[in-house]
Formats: sequence, C-alpha cells, structure tokens
Amino acid sequence: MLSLLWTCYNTSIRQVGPRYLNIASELRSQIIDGTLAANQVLPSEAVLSTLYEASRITIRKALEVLRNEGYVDSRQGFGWLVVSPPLRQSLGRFSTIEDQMAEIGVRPRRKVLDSEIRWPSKEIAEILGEQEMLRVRRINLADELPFARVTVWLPSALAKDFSLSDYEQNSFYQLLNTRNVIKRPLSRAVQTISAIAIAEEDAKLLGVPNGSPALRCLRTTFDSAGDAILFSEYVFPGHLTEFVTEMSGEVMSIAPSGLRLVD
Amino acid sequence: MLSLLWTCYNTSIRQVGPRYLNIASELRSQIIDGTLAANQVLPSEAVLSTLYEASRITIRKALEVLRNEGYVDSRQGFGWLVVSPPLRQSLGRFSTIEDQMAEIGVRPRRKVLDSEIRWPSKEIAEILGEQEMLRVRRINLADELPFARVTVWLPSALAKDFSLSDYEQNSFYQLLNTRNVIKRPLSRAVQTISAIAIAEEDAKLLGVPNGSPALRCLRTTFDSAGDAILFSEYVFPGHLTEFVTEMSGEVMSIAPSGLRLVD
DNA sequence: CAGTGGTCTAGACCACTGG
DNA sequence: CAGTGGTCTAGACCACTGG
Repeated sequence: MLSLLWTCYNTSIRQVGPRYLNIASELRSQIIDGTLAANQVLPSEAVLSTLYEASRITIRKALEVLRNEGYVDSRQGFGWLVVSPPLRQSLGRFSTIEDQMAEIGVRPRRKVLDSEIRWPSKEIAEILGEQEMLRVRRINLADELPFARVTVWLPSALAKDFSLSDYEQNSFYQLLNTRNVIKRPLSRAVQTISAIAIAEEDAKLLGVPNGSPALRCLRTTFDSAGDAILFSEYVFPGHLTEFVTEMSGEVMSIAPSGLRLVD
Repeated sequence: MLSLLWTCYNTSIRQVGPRYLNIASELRSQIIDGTLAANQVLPSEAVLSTLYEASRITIRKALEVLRNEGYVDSRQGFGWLVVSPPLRQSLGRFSTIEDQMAEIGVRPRRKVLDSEIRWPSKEIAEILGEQEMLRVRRINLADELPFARVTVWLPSALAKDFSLSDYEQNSFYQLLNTRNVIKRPLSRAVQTISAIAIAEEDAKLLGVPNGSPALRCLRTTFDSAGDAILFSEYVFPGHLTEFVTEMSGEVMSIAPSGLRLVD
C-alpha cells in the first residue's frame, strides 16, 4: 500500500496547484475507493511526510482539509482515523442541488416570471441601500417539475446590461461574477430558513395545495469586502426538499446550531 | 493602537492554552469593541508577528480562526480585512438556542412526556443497530411556552443508570459525555431539516393549529470514532423558529448549500 | 516596484495515548 | 516507554495587489 501511494505521487508529471491540495485529493480518493477503509488509522504524519516527500506541516494542512470535509479526524497521541461511512455519506451529499440534479440525470431549467425596476421596500432598502432596484422572479424546474420560486433583488445599476434571456440561462452569481459589473467577487451569503404555509400564488406556480408546508429561505449575498449586493427569497415545496447540515465540536445544543426563536 | 496591543499581550501574567487562540481572542475583542473597525485593513502578518512576538505561522493560525468565525477575510497581495458588520452580525448569532434564551432572559425548562424501552423500528435499527432502545419524549419550554417536541432514541444499555429527573435536568449530550457510559465523547452530528404540516398530537402539545407549518429535524449523533450513538427528532412550530446558516467560497448554488431534492 | 498573503521547509518541544 | 498529534519557530520563495 505504501509503495502504491509513492508510485501514484511520483509518476504525476506535473503538480497543479498547491501541494497540500494534491495530497488531500490523493488521500480522499483512497478513502472513497476503499484503499483506506473506515475506522482505519492512517500512516502517521511522519510516515506520510516521507512518502510524499513533503514537510510535516504540508501533510497536516492536507489532513486539515480532509477533516473539514468530514473524511478523517484525529486524536492526539493516537493518530488520524478514517471517519466511518454513515457520517461521511451524509456529509458527502453536501453538494449543490444542481450537482445532485446532474447526478440523477434530471434536466434543470429556469423560467422568468417577471422583471421590474422598483423602488425598494423598507426591508430591502435597509439591506441593499436606498437606491433603485431590479426585481426578478423566476421558477426553477427539474425535468419540467417546478421545485422553487425565486425572487432576486439587486441595485438596478448593476443590471443595466442584462437581458431576460440572461436571467433564464444564468444565475445572478454567474452574471455578476463574470461580467465586470462588480468590483469584488461575491463570496459569502447568510440565509434564514423557516417553515411556512405556502401562499396562494406560490401554490399555483409550484402545483401544490394552497397552505401546504414549504421551506422559505431569505438570503443576503455579500462581496469579498462584506458589502451586501443581492437579496433573494426562495420558496421550496416541503414535500420535495430537505436541508442537510452538520454540527461538530464542543457546542452540542438541543436545537440545530443556527436555529433560533423569533418574535 | 500598536502599543495598546503590545501592552495587553505582555501584561498577561500567564498564557492559558495555545498561543494562537490567545492572539485570536485578543484580535476578536478589538474587532467587537470597534478598535479594529469594519473594512479596515489589519496590520500585516509581519507586523503582527513582531507585535505579538510570535512566528508568522502562529499569527496566520490565529487569523484563520477568525476567518472561520467570519470576523476577517484576506486578499492575496493586499492584506487582511475586518468583515463589515451586517455579515458579522448575522454570523454572531450562530449561538445555541440556549444561549439565546439566556441572553433575552427567558427561562428554559424540559418536561418528560414518556420514557419507554422498545425494540427499534427498521429505520432506527439501520442507524443505531439491532438492539434494545430507550425512547424518551420531551417538551422544551421557554418561559412555560412550549417551542419544541423532542424524541430521542439510544441503546438502552447506555441508559441503565439514568432516571426521569436526569432527563428533565440534562441533555443527553451532558448525560453521556459526563457519566462514563460511552468510550468516546460525542463529537459530531448530521441533521436533516424539512418543512412539514404538524401532526395532531404535536399540534396539541405545542399549542398550535392542527396542520400548521413546522420545522422537523432528524439528527444522528456520532462519537469521535464516527459510530452512531443517538438518533433524535425535533419538531418546532414554524412561526416560532428560524434557521440561520452561511454559505461561503466558490460554490454558489441557487439553493442553500445542503438543500436537496427528495423522492 | 516594494509589500502583501499563500505555500513550504527542517527543525523543535510538548501533551497525550497505548502497551 | 516509544510513538503520536498539537503547537511553534526562523527561515524561504512565490503570486499577487497597488501605485
């Protein structure tokens, strides 16, 4: 097994990107394909250091990446362990809904409902500022089945070169990040998720009974300097969607971390 | 300001815990109290290294901690920036629901509904194993207002020394982690959150109309070796609770990260 | 261009696990 | 006890930002 590791690494013609990411990828593959089995102890950092001809700090950085991804964990004085499958499997599904749709062979489509220039409501103005806004409402479909109604607000100054077909073919992240309209890339978002009884219009659009349960997400998206750029509302039918998340570390609350009381 | 940093650090009688955590705490305090203002560029790593008489790697480790907490972010070739307040504020609320209740002066209470020894259903057995289970159902109250119905399953072998009053006064995390009944501490959990129409019994228990929207969380809790120890179900009335979460990095999906289609 | 963060090295000492 | 991961140092080179 050790020689296998060594061979893989040495035969690679040229390293792309940082060394620690390559090492992390190498180890991740071996965990996924079972070469490194669940609950198995990894070779020690010193051994990996020799194997990969990298310093111990580089090895540790690779292992930290895998720890964050939920593949391994460490115990001081003992070693690094491969996390067992049930936990890993849940975490492995943390991909985007688009990836998931691609995986199961479902065709995604966006349909624009309307697009308007508006003066912001007080709530929107507080988040994005007191300026003219573009509001776009869309429906997202999976194999022509509607699974989300999405409304996006953004300063109209940023959207003056966008067309309706842009909105059907791209996400706002793609549009804003690729066409030089913002100084800094979008980098973070905070969202609030709640359970609601679906409103009449959304019920019709999504083809579910009026008042049936739905997940509602309110999201504010920030650029890399921390300025709010986008505000969006998502409504998902309750029977079609679920939200998977992880807690770790010392703080084990009765409620999912992030859940809070309102009013 | 620089001398202030230096003084604080040098006058500390004795460092507790790792150096990088102390440096992180110091910087965090200054961000919170405004000494380091929003969007301000931090002193460079080299300068901080001199100020704190620590190596650059130690400084970087402290900054990475703060980056993970959402206080700062970096741009290569430019520097470390203090993230602006709107984003930080949302993230700062990532505390537990218990902390939040303590903050606003609300008194928490647990009420045990019932506690039974049962043979596991197929679903539970798949997660926790084919063995005798204890099932405890509780109601959580905030100032006597019920806000959650919680059901916990665990192998009865682990619970043989617990009493009903233990269940009223402690969480299972506290019970299992503090009384030597498990070999390894509970360290991670994965949960699935969905929107449901509340069932009749829960509606009565929580004092809401039958069929009204609710958040339902299914959680599996693992020990540090990755073995599943606890399974729990939480039901929260939709009008009382919301779930706050963050996305960051390159992957910006239409849906909240972790959201997926079911069926 | 000088200065920044991103990566990496070769060493060191410590607290901790298991036998 | 020997071996492990956790922390830390003093250096180095690179890619990148801004002026």
